Amino acid sequence: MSADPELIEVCVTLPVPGRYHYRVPPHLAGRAPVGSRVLVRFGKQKITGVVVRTNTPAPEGVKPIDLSEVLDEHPALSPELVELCLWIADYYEAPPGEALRAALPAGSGIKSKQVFALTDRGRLIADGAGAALPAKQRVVLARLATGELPLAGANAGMRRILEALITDGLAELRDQRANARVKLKRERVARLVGDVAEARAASAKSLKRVRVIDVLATGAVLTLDAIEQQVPGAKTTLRELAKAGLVELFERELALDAVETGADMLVIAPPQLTAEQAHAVAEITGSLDARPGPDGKRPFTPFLLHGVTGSGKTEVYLRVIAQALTQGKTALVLVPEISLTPQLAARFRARFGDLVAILHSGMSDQQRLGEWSRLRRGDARIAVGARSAVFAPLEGIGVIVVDEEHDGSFKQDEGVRYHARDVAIVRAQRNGAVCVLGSGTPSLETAAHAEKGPYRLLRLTERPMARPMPKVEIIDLRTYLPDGEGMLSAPLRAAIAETLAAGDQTILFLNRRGFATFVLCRACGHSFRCPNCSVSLTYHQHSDRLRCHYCNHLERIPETCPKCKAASIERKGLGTERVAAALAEAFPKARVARLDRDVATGPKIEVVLGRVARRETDILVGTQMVTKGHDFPGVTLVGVLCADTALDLPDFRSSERTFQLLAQVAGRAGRGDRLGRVMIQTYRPTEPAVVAAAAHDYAQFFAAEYAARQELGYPPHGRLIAVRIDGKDPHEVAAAAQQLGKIAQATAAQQGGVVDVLGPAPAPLERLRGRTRWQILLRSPDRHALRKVARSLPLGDPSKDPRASLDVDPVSAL
DNA sequence: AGCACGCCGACT
DNA sequence: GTCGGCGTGCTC
Repeated sequence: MSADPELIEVCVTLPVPGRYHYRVPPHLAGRAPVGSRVLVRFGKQKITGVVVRTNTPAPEGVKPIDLSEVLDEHPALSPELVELCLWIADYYEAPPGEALRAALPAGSGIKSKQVFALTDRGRLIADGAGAALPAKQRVVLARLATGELPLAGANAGMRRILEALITDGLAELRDQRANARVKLKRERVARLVGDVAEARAASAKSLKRVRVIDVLATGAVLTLDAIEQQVPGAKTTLRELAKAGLVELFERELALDAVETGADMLVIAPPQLTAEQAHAVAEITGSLDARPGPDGKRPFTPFLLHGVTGSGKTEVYLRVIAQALTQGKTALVLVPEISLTPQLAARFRARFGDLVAILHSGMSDQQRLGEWSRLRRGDARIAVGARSAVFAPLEGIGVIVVDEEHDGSFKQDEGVRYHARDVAIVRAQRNGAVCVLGSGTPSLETAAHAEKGPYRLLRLTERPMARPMPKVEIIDLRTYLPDGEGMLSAPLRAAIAETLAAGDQTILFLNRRGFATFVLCRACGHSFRCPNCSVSLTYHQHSDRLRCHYCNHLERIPETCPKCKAASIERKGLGTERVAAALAEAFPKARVARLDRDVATGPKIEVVLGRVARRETDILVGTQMVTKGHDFPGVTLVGVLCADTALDLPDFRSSERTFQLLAQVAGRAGRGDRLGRVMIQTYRPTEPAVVAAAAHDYAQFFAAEYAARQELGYPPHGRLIAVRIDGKDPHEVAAAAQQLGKIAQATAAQQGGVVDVLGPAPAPLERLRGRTRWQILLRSPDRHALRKVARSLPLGDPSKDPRASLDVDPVSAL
């Protein structure tokens, strides 16, 4: 029998690469299993860490110390999630503690720092100025009397004096909690212990006891408050019953009903499935039932459910999840943040009630923690949420759904740069769960896997109400010159007029990005750009100011051009504001509304859309947000004012984005009983993304784009790791980037030329929020060689300026 | 992240 | 001579 203390491995929630060993002191023995949060002394401070291994020997030369506290009654993370986080840390080149922190519910970290404080004796002496102390010590003592002094806030000279005070027993260094943890409220609950009849018999002489037992007769766990409401005075009675051993009283974390969904008002009967839906459900549930093969493993084949918005993907998810639940399994559903609407939540709640937990970034820490706890306890068995919900604390996962899998918002773009869709696939595989990726416009990577294996493709081609796809016309702006500021070509103008005459509605889409309203000098062409972000400033009519849409910089417009001094500054360009003004002029009787981030934030969006739904608006002009998730039967014309803007973004995915955007827009029209009409204005009418979107032909787009990517070695043919360098000083950033570029070139050469090093080059948005950004793109079909090159780079401290970091599988180059 | 250690400029 | 700047490296 060994008396050696238990040793554990801990990852601290700091950007440090390693794992650290600690001893479990005897009084905590067995209370720090894998996944527990622990408070450990790390250098001079105490910080939260997560136990990732138990009973591991410490490496040579390491002297483990005792951990300070165990923070969880039950481990915060399951061993499965711990392993998943370690995989993420490895794959995305992130510190393990950071990956683990991403999986922990918000606000759960604890930190402490060391502070100098007065001892009791010190306070006495400080109060009565009596003691014969050296002047300096007296000053410092007086300072401490006003409050604690952080260790970090004391300079060397000060410290020497403080040390003298400590030696004299007047001051001490003590730990101070730096932040409070979000805690769940607890509630007192009761449950019947044995058989109802027995309990009732044993309490027959007290009417009150019997009534209380009747309330608990279903075996449910009820709060004392709830029982008290039904039986006044029940709390005392319950205590007696507990003493008699008939009732169990305990505390549990308060289950917060986090999201008001209005589910009660919206009871949806499961609709009849179309043949395609039924086939998809059968295929997927068949895979759910699959038994492990002879090697003990189950075949893992993700499904691509390819169907446009409105083709009934959600119903397929619901059926598959229902099936998983009957097998005692749980389910995880990831959706883009923007799709996580109350309507979607309501749809799940209507089908599965309280078994659904919603995880949304718009919720308070309390609410999220409440939903998180319901999942961990098993009270909720379906997690629906955005990106970070991929870490939902579910046991026994049967299905993982990623809806709109192509959506860029699944990629975390700071900190641990994980891609929730890819993590979801890994999590599904590790749990033997079925993985369903849904999209109407799949990412090229996913489509390639479906086309060439190993994914299985399931198509939903019919629109549920058998509505035909709208007719799409491409308008060549080289032929039909638009009027200057309104961007309305003659055909579009005519179409709007016809639509108005028919009493129908129009939506006009303007890709704001890269085509904002701007102010320029007619004489010399000088345009105004943001001093911080190097993007054109946007003109705001109502305030007559220029604003940067990245950093919010605001400036006045000068009378004369700062470059040529001519008094010929002209307000010109394209914004929803300008288009709306042009429309008002062209169609004075039409009711025109705008929808973009300037006019509408949060609830105001719903107000604007509500008016459209009630047909109080004839023409809606808007940015991105008009393209998603709304269904207006009165809208029969959708116009894209300039398709080229998305194409011109300097990014290898710009074609894919353009297609997705246009396809989505094209799906907006004709969702009512009439045939819709879509007009796409463009200067490049032969661009494959535009042509294919107009033809509603994903296959055509895929073929063209797949070939184009192949030629250049971009995903899915090659893999990418971006090295991002940013800092305040443009020269230093450029120099650091060049330096890293050289090293990357050298290691790439050692790898035998399988890794391409692109750049270093300034990022397309070279200045953003006052920082200069450069990047190097590493590209290779050989994942291991790629990693090797990336790992060879001395990135240094993330807190340094300039700093450099890796982005594995980058989604955007902007 | 902190904090210590360590090596170069302006001050009691 | 010392105080104090922040560059580099470590924390079980």
